[in-house]
Amino acid sequence: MPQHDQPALPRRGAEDTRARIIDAALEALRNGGIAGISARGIARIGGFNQALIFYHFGSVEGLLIEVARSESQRRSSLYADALAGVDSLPELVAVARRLHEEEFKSSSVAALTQMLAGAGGSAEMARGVWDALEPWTNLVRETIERLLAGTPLDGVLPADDLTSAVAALFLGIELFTGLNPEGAETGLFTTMEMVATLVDTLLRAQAPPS
Amino acid sequence: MPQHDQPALPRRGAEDTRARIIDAALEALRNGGIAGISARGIARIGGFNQALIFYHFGSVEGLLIEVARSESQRRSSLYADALAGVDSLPELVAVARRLHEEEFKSSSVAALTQMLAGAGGSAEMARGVWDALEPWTNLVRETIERLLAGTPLDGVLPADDLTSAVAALFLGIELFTGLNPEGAETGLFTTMEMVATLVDTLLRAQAPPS
DNA sequence: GTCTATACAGGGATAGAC
DNA sequence: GTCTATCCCTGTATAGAC
Repeated sequence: MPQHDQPALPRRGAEDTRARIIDAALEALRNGGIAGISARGIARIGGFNQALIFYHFGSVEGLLIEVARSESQRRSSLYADALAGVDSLPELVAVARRLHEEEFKSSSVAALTQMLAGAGGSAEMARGVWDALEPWTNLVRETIERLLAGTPLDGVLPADDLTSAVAALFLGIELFTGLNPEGAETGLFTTMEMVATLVDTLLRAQAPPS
Repeated sequence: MPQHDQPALPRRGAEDTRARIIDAALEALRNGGIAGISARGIARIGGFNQALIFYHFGSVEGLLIEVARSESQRRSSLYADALAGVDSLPELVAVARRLHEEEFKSSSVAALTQMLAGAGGSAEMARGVWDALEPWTNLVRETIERLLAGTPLDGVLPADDLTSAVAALFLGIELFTGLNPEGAETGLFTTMEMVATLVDTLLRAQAPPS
């Protein structure tokens, strides 16, 4: 019965191919940005046939939405552990710095900003990227709610808006540092840590634990 | 001597045409984003011939860099007046809100973020957009330096990094609100105003004017 | 300085063989 | 599920008339 799979060899199932295509699209996004994206270019990078993209995802745009979803899941599980232990504002900034450095090295947030920019041209893609982003923003919101919980600001400052602000800042930094390769983004986080510590100290001084 | 210009009729000099092309490119950026940009599309919008783009700007990319430069100048003079009177953190946020609303209505920051994203795919464009952004970031830096001047934080917090953070936040907000049309960005600024007021109060309480 | 015409390349998408 | 071949459209860029 030779119809059994051969686990020793790299089997190429459908799911496997989908994953390869998504990886290649991500790489294409990193290299040439959303403006230069194309089915043929992605296929070239991944070493597979161009028609596969349409078979598996319907269109290039459909593929990109899948990329957004996949990346969001990966990012969520990566951030979930890191953010779980965060219990103060300075800690949040420190974690943000570490995540930024990791993700910057892998250009993965750069790919995300490219998709956000691409969403500007297509309503369907805007919805797709927005949905894909949800698990990640939820994670940020939970963390912020936890930080607020112990302070007199709880109930005063809406966690939703703070979440938007933090997410926007994080993405904006990526947009900026992507523009200027020699940009000293390390200084930025150092300064933000100082600000966070300052605010933290002032808040605690103002409202000691009752 | 009929070689004189006729000021009554809408004269179409070279500068005038350049301006029309730049306007059309901006509109194209707003409508379809950087991913959908093309010489033909821009020409369609502006109602002129496609070849003019290459005659005046050499390439579509060259045109976009000019667009960035032109927009930066416009934005600088717009912001210069608004920021001149800013003397406190809450005021800064209030001005930011007003500018955001104005620019959001005209989708002009959206066009900028599109170009920032486009810069990810081209080193030349990255440099062009970066240079074009300078007058604007300088303006933000001056304002921040002015705000720091009266406080004990002067010399402690680097104005450069705070400038980057403010600029990144502003652009990131645009990237986000562009994604979610019904997004309540008004709440975001209200919350940021509360935070600004809070920080402002704490700082003044901590270090009264000597 | 602006237009028409055109070359040429590249991309999206599908049909049909395997 | 993957490949080859192909259609047709769109885009960049230039030549040359006006």
